[in-house]
Amino acid sequence: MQQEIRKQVIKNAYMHGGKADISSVVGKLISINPDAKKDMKTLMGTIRKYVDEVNAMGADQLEEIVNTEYPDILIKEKKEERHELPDLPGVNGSVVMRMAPSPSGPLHIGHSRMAILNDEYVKRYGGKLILRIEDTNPGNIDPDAYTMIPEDLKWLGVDVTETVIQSSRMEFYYSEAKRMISEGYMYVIEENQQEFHDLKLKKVPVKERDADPSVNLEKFDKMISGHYSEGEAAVVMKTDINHPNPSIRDWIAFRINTTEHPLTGSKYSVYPTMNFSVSVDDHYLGLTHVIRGIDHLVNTEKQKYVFMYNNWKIPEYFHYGFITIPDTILKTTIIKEGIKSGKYSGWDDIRLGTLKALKKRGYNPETFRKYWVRSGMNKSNATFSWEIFDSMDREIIDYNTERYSFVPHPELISLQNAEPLKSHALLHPQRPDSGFREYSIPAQASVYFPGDEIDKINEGEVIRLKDLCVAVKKGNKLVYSNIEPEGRVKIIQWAPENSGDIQIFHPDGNIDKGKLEPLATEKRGVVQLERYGYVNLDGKNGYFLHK
RNA sequence: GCUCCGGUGGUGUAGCCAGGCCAAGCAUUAGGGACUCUCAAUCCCCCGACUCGGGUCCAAAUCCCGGCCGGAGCACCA
Repeated sequence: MQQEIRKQVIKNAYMHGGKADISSVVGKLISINPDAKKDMKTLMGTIRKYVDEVNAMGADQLEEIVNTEYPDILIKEKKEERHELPDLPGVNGSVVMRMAPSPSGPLHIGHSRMAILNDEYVKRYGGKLILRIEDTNPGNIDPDAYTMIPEDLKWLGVDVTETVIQSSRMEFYYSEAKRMISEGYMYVIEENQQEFHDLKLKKVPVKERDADPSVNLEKFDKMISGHYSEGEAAVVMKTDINHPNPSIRDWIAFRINTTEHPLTGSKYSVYPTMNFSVSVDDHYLGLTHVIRGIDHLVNTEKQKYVFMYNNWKIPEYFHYGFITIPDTILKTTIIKEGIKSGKYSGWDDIRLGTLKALKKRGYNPETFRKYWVRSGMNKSNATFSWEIFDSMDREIIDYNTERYSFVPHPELISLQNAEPLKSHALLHPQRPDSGFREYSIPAQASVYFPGDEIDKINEGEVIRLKDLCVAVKKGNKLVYSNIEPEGRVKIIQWAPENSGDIQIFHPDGNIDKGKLEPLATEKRGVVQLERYGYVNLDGKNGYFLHK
């Protein structure tokens, strides 16, 4: 133990400018030998003795001791860290989890967090991932969403085990409601929304709250049969009328909405609220764990009353924090209006933050998984980083992405080469055996060159046309040179004279027009256009992915 | 206004429940270098942080008290 103390003091001093610190050394020693805690006085005394001794040494003496007695201090260890989601508590063999969107439109990048976190755990533990479409507000449904949402999930690599559509379960919700009304947990009100809200604020119960259940049952039957109009009656779940949070005091469980439903038409007009249908479904579908955003934190508290009244086992709940996604259009209403007005071409317009748009730009679906696993499920509010996201995407795609040449703002330049030239360029610099591109350039030919780069080259300056030849600037021109330059010179891409036109659309709305080398004309999918960036090619259009 | 959740390098996070192995780890951006016929990829280097004050303790990013800052909910939307 004395030897270990001495070693740690010397190590600490060596790594911190020759001065050891008692606190740091004691911490290290206790981690090595926790029993030493029992006699702190002695330990402190011993350490202080060695610290004083070592701190009085000169740098030479300290280094001498390290080199002769403790050379392993010099070995630097790099710590590695694996990025995984933490284990879930309360797992009993397998899990049942869910993804529960409202069908107002397709998924966007924010939704992908919930989808992937839930999917990751089902993949880890086994069990079920339930896609539950929560379409109990007929006024806010896009019929196309019923197919767009499963498509988006499939693209993300999320494996849905079972799909449930809430509008197909109304009779079941009604029978659950009747049971809970007759058991005294729910009641029917005839006050309007404002009156009910005001009473709650004052902690005053509605007069029907304690009526005989048979009275409330009768009123519920009248609601279902269409006796009331919108706003004239609603079903309420009893909670605690004196709860410190006013929104938790007796919440609405069913309301009347006579809008036609895209799937059920006008068959129903009494719809459950989210807090009722979610509670009932979570129980009967056997949910074990629920992961969702922090905006649902209060809803979790409300829903627990349903579980408590029915003696149902409560799932484990996790809420992740609010995340701001900068420079990204996500709001469904804004997008819909834009599509209608012609501003956006559709849900996959690359200026949007929908998954369809990000897919069109060429993002790899694995990037989403990697980003959200790395972010985890902590409750902090955060800002999404496109920089980190793009870096992850590059890491995933680069090795398999072929290189081609694109010339933005092209100008034809005459090289004045006396002899024909031949270019030879690899499809991938790290994989030379994966192929190459070659072009023959006849004598006295012209090639396309980026117009805005010419002015950046000085008179007499020598450059390389990448994989083709050396050229020198004379006047306003670039002329072929057969003199190999010394040292490094600028390397700039070009394209042959028979290259075709292409437009490259950027997510900020800018469009670059230029020439794409002929061997890329039939290429589809993500490529790297050298010195320009990664682009998803689609005929005469390309969609800019990232640099 | 009421209720709740947070705050760790520019950004995103690990660590916090169970004080010591953290004079804080990892990633990414910025900056520098190597390699290099790409403004790419890869490798190396560098820079930079526990919201503030107090308490407890040999020892606090971690526990306790108070302030400050940020966010969410308060719909008969989800």
